[in-house]
Amino acid sequence: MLSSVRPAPAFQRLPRSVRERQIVDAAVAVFARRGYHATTVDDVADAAGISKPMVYAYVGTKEELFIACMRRESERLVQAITDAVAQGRGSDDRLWRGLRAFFQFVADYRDGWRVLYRQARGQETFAEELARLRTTVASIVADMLAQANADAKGTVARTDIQTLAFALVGAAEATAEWVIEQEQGDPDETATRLVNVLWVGAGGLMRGQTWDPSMRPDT
Amino acid sequence: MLSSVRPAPAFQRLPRSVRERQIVDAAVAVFARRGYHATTVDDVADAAGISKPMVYAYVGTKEELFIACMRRESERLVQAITDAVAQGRGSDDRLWRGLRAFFQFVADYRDGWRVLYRQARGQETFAEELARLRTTVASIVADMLAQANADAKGTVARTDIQTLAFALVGAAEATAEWVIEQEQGDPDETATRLVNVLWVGAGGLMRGQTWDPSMRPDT
Amino acid sequence: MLSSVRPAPAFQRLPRSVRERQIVDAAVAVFARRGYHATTVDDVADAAGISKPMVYAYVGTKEELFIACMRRESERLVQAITDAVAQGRGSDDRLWRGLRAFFQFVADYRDGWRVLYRQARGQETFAEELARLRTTVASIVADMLAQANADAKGTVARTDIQTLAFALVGAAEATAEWVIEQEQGDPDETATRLVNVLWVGAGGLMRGQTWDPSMRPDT
Amino acid sequence: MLSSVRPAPAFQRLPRSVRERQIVDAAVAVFARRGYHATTVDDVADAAGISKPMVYAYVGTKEELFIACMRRESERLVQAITDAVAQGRGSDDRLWRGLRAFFQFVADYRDGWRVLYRQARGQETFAEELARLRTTVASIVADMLAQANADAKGTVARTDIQTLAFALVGAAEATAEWVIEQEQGDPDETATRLVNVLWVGAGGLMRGQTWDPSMRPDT
DNA sequence: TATGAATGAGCCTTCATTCAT
DNA sequence: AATGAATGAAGGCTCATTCAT
Repeated sequence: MLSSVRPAPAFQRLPRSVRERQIVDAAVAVFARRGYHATTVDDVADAAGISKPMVYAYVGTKEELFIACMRRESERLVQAITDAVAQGRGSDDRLWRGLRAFFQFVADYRDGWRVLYRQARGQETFAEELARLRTTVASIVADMLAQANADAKGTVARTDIQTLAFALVGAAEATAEWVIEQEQGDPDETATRLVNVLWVGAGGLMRGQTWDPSMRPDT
Repeated sequence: MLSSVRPAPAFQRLPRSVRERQIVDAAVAVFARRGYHATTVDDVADAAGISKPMVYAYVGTKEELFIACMRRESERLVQAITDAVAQGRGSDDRLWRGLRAFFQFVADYRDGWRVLYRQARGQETFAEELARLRTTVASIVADMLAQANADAKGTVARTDIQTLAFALVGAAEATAEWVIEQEQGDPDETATRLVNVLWVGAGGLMRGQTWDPSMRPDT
Repeated sequence: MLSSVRPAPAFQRLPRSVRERQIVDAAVAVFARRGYHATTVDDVADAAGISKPMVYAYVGTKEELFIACMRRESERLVQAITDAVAQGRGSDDRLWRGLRAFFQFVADYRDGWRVLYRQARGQETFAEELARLRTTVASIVADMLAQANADAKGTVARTDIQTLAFALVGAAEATAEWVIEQEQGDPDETATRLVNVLWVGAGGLMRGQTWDPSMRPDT
Repeated sequence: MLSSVRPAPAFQRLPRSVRERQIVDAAVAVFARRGYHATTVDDVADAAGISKPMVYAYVGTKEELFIACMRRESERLVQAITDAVAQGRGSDDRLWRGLRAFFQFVADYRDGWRVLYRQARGQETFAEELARLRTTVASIVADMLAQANADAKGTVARTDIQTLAFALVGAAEATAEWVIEQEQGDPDETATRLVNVLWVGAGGLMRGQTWDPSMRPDT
């Protein structure tokens, strides 16, 4: 009758909010590593240290689980960028800060980034949710560019600015991937590099022109 | 008239290469529409108008089939870009021609593009194959940029050029998506727009500078 | 005022019998609406306004719960019929009263009827329990018929009477269903109709013979 | 390399129609024994000696499988009754033949009967399909009764006849169950018994009246 | 060569049931 | 007494893949 012979059942009783976070954390990690389809709901449950039914009880379907992941990471990303941009003075500074925050996010939450960037595409199901994110980010960028244009009394057309914004987002995404693969990359430096091209242009760069953070308004 | 006694067999006896092409054609179309996982080998067989075992006999596993698709479309794309670049004079012209060829490809072989861009990512399995493509394209771009740098006796570092190349590829990809979604987009115009940013920089643009095809060496 | 310091507990402390009744009431309703298998223990708990473990504490397993439902409704039904029959004078009157009580029960406790008639069949598990009910009812009927036979100094064999009783029960059940579906049906009338056939026979009916309640002994 | 060491794989290659029949046969048996819900698609596959996917390939969903069973057995039953009735002369003869065919069916295809009678009820899903059957059978009966009524220049109302038909069907069903349980019962005899009650009425029976097959028109 | 027939393996999802509080 | 939290166990369905013809 020695009740201690068998270890007490590991019935972890945790409040709802904590578990929910645990699950999404685990899911992001697993989805990032294995990909959406290769990931089993069981995998996620295991990673979260709970049983499968709990995943369903807390987050719902596999699809809903993935969307929860996307949403959380999107919010983090958008928040980070928004906050960073808000602290900038002058268009180029804001742009630089935004890009730096972006690369910082990619470095800090690599898994989240992978979920958003690699997984969400390709699964037609999540197109809508993803489009929302991309549009949000592109809008932030477009606003900055428009402001810069106005500041410089420039003449770039609104549609051109939008195209440009999407292109910039694409460039940033690709750079992020590249940076991850190379396992190098200080966010500051990477951001500077991109702003350089964008602001001065390759032509200028080659003629020896450069832009660097010290050129921002109040530095 | 003897030969008409037995009706021609219901199936087509076709040489290997033709069948293979048939199958890959069908596969690209189906993968593009439905996505890798949602696509059944049966779907592909049906689309190709043959029976499932044939798919296995000619191309192999579903995974191999997808890789075959990727490879063929990659080759097409790389070929198109390479050819276009070869005809250019001067760095900016070559860049512009390359981009134009790229956007042309996206417009002409939308399915192929979708397979490469949306499907191949996300399936961790194909990462390697995909990386190869991106690296190839980025190299072409990097070479052009390096040449331009040399021509201009510029001082841009080799690594910076590589980063820049990847960024440009990313920008082009994003622009392609954007253009597809907007259902607008003459390849010429799109290419010009991108070269503009790249060459002159946003800063320059806003100061009224521009670049256009007529500025190329021998136009 | 001390007692008001701690708010009353959110749950109702109720005596066992009341709770049990609550639960079975809810269960009958839910089983009738959704069917045995489609019904979740959670559904029942919700309908009863309590938590799931209570169901297990008070009534036990889902299976036991269903049996409890069957039993209660059976008892109600048998009681109703028994009481009705007891008040009759003469065989035909007793038969008529019994049938009327039966149709009345179906009208009044439609859910209970559905549980007994539609759900209990089909689930092999409850066959035994159900057989008990049918046998009980059939016996009552058989007794009445035997009495009638004796009264009339008839010569109908005992086995024939039993078969007849079962047939009558089946006829009543089918008629009940029919009546429910047609959403018509005064129990009095329906009972009369059935007694008519049973007593006079179709042959007689067609020759213009009839039976009606006024023909009972002491009306 | 003795290829006969391991028994040849039991890959039974059979034409579609045969397999389909095999499957439905097996399904009827299993559904009858275990009940709809307790039956696994795997159970059916095992019983049919094939693998589960075949069941899906040939018949579809579990639900569709059950419906297929219902339909086949319904058709058999209706056919049997219809044929039997067609050979009769005079209302009572036709009725008697119909009932006899019915009890014969129950005896011959006990499983089919169980599927139709016990399983189909209770599963709300199959209500529609089942209603169709019951209505068909009831109509046949009603037509016979109407004819009898006309022949006898009777005055029984049309609605009464319908109710009567349903009651008779119910009586037959219940009798069938009873007969099955008692493991007795020659169809001829059972049919005779029922016709007796129906034609002569219990009252008449007790007064010594009877009906028997020899009383039919051309016997 | 070409295919209809067949299957092993696995994943999502749902519940009845029980612990720990 | 009462419940929110947790899980073992299963079942339906699909699909990539292969055999036998």
